[in-house]
Amino acid sequence: MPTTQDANHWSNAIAHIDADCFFASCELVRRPELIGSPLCILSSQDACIVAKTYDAKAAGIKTGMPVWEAKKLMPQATYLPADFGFYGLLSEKMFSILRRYSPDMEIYSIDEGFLDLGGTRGLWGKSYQGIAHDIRKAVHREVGITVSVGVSVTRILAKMASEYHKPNGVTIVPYSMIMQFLERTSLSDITGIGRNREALLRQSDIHNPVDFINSEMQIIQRLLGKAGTDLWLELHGKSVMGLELHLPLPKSMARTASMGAVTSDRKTITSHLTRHTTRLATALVNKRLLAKRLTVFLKLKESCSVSAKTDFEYPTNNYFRLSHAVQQMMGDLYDARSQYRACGVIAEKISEAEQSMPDLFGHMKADAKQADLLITVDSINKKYGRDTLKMAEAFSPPSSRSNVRFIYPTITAR
DNA sequence: TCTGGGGTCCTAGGACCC
DNA sequence: TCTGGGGTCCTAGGACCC
Repeated sequence: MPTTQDANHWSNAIAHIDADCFFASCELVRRPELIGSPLCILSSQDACIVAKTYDAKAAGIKTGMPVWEAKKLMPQATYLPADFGFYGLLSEKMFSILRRYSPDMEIYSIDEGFLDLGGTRGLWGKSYQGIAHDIRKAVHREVGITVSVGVSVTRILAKMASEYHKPNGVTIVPYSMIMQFLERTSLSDITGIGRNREALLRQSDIHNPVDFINSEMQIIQRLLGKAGTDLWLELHGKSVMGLELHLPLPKSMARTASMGAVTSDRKTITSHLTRHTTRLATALVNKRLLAKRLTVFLKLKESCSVSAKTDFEYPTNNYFRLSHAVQQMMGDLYDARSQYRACGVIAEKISEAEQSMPDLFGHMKADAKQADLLITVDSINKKYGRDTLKMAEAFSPPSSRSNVRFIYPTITAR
């Protein structure tokens, strides 16, 4: 595959670093005895597969697949619940290594990131190929997991390149090799082309990335809008999707889950919502964020949903304020004749707590006090196990050890 | 066999204004 | 009564990603 170092278009290079089956690899770091046998990581309610090793993948297990189906395919595999706290620690370690290779880094997700290598090659006195291998080796040595690295002139090409030699591979696509590279890829390899867009393109006789870039940009614009023209430019080697170098404020934060079985019971639904509201408030407090809007949604059996929203007078992360709004909205939405399968709460219009003006009536002070309460509860739960302390009405997931509850506005202990 | 829980961005269309 | 043109803001929903 293209690995030649050439060309002077090469002054702006973007690297994409992607950990190989990250969650599974993390587990293998602390359970080396499992190395060599297939491993699947389960979602929070042990409902579906969120990650798997390559041998499990080869057996046909896919991310998102229900657990029972995976077990049918591979009864001998090991199935472990996800431990996102642990994965987060290894993730931080990985990014601290990546940052050595460029100050301009974007953390794209827990297991992948971009580096702007423009200008750093001179610094390192190495080819991009050499730098990519250095990164790969350093992460392996210091974190114990393998990553794949792609380097090219745009973000999309770098990401496609890292995917090309997986696992533990390096792929360099200089400007002059873009066409040869794209000839070896398919439409679905393009980040941003999902099932629907692929079908739409095929209807217009665009069947692969080469067809895609050889089409008129106006045609792509008509079919896919701005998303399409951005991809078209990026695949032509023209960088239009820059790196996000500082963490932006989240636009929204959600806590949602299916309820296991379909239910019409108001109390059951309320208990789930209470749990989500607690988790959401805790997340907001921990990240020192406030929300001005709160949305509640109930998903019906027939995969449609109803929702309601509340705008607060001022941004808040006060659990009791949030909870009160949730209760009201629940009252508006709930219909005893309907059957519900999932629910959730979403915080929107998010701002930073530090930057909000303390208001004349001391609301902020009151909010700060209850924030301390949530932080305390959260740290106790981290130390002694999930749901050691929880709101009295809150739903307990099956795996929860909680048997002590607290009544608003107090808290229960185990 | 609809099976998880997060997120983001874009677009069309309605409401409203001059 | 319908006739013009221009603009903004907001929202719901689609599409995609990890």
